[in-house]
Amino acid sequence: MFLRMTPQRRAVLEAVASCGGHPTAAQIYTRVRVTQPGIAYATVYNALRALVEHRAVLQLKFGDTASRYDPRPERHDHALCLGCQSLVDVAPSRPSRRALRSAAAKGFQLNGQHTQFFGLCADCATRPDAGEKD
Amino acid sequence: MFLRMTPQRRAVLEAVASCGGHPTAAQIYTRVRVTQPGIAYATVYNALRALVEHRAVLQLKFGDTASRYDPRPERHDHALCLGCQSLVDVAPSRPSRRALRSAAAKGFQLNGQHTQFFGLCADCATRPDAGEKD
DNA sequence: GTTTTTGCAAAATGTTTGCATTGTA
DNA sequence: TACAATGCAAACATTTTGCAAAAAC
Repeated sequence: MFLRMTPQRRAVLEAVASCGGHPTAAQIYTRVRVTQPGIAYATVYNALRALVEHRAVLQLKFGDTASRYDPRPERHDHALCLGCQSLVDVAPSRPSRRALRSAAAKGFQLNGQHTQFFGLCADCATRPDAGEKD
Repeated sequence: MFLRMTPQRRAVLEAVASCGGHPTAAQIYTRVRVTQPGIAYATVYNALRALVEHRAVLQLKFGDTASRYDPRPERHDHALCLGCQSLVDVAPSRPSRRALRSAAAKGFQLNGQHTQFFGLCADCATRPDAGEKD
């Protein structure tokens, strides 16, 4: 099944890439409206869903409420900054021996993985009080 | 700061453990109502939030919409069955050298991690058509 | 020309909040 | 007693859906 290319979908795809980083649907919507002023919010969501299904973008469901979208569809991991919520791409890992053994022991057939790291990005690590909520 | 112990919170904590697996707030609510018939949905959410903050339970935000709660607060990873959405606990991994290098190269200070695996649980792996959506 | 997508508004989900009342420490 | 938690309903945020009109192949 091919992805029918409409101006809206093209614009959404471009917006995911040009927003920089890992934008939310809301940020993508805002961006897309620059070139597609009449586009509906629902169309952005529909387009994102189609793009995700066709593996043109990645959908990331992190701790925060809204999904974030990633223009790089190839496998990789992510580090979330607890200071500013920014996301940084990280080289992908393969499952550890322990994890493989532990899954195999339960008869679980592993098929893919995604690791989320937490910490402080370069900027927030410099500001010594960032990300400290207690 | 201590966690004020109310019958509701105690019941929610017990429910998370006794539901088995990794229940959603809705499942916990249903369970809690057996012993606390008058409890409000919001109270379950408030209790869960308090318990998560005090690290008595873990909150898991997986691909599916609703958060799931984990009675085992110690660090570990999870494998999601694409056939039946069940979650299996997996021994925790440490960051790979590649990931460490890749994060360090960007000045990111790693602090924690969680890996989600995908695949098929023992039951669904036997049923050969489970988890195949195309 | 047929099928899919758009746009709009409204629904569906999951979660949080305001406020008066109750209960815990 | 003082402060925090409950119960209720209503608000909130995010995402999905139903349907008529428009557009893509």
